[in-house]
Amino acid sequence: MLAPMLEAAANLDLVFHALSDGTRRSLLRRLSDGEKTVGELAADYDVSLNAISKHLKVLTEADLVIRRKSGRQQILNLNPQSFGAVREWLQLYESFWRERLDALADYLAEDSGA
Amino acid sequence: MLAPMLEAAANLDLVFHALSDGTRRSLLRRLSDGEKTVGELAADYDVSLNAISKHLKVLTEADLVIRRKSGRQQILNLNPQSFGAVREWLQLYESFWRERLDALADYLAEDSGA
DNA sequence: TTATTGGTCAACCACTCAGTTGATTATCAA
DNA sequence: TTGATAATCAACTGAGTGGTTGACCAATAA
Repeated sequence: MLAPMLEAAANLDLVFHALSDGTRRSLLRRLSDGEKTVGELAADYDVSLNAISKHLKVLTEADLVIRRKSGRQQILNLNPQSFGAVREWLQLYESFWRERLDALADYLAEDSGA
Repeated sequence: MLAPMLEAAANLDLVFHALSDGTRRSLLRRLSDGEKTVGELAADYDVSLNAISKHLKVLTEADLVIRRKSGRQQILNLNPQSFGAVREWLQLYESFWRERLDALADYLAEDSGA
């Protein structure tokens, strides 16, 4: 059942845009090791904390990242759901993708066999 | 084996950026029905042929689309490989994603059972 | 040859983006 | 209270975006 999440397809704009930046993808990677604060994340980068804060805002608005407050700190976590949205979108092309690669593999196998 | 394609990760910037636009995602969908020329694709949209041509350029530079010439026409096709690159990137998060959703499902099942 | 058509290139516009610096808010510690 | 810290907000800059129109090139058709 693909429909439900895809109806929120306006979000795909936000999600893919969020993922189009290497720094933001890197932030997601670090978060996949466990939750972190803004400051902890920013410490690993050359750019200002402000820049990281803005990247995290983009990730949050794309629902790729969830935040909760703890005192004056923001604690960030990956949100598995939005990754699911990308995964679902990609599945639209999964069959196409697999068929063609299989066909290519077959062709190459045949070719090397002959 | 994830390494090979991910080394070409500079491309992920291009790929995700290409996917961040609804018109471009729509173009990919139409191409998944089979190859088409620039003009055929453009006919389905309100914007100028020039705008579509530029969108197709973005998709081509991200390797999501392949072109071949036939007379004065450009014939466009999906390129299954780049979809594979996205898929591989996503698989970095697949386990995380699945674990968390499973945990959530378990929690909800437990909750409704009690 | 001369038109016509398919498509790209070039220049421009309003808008957005990633980054900066500096001010601001909210929480913790003296 | 006062001061330091975590993080966001505000305003700005240079670069890039999606869109336009008009010129241009290549291939078909007259």
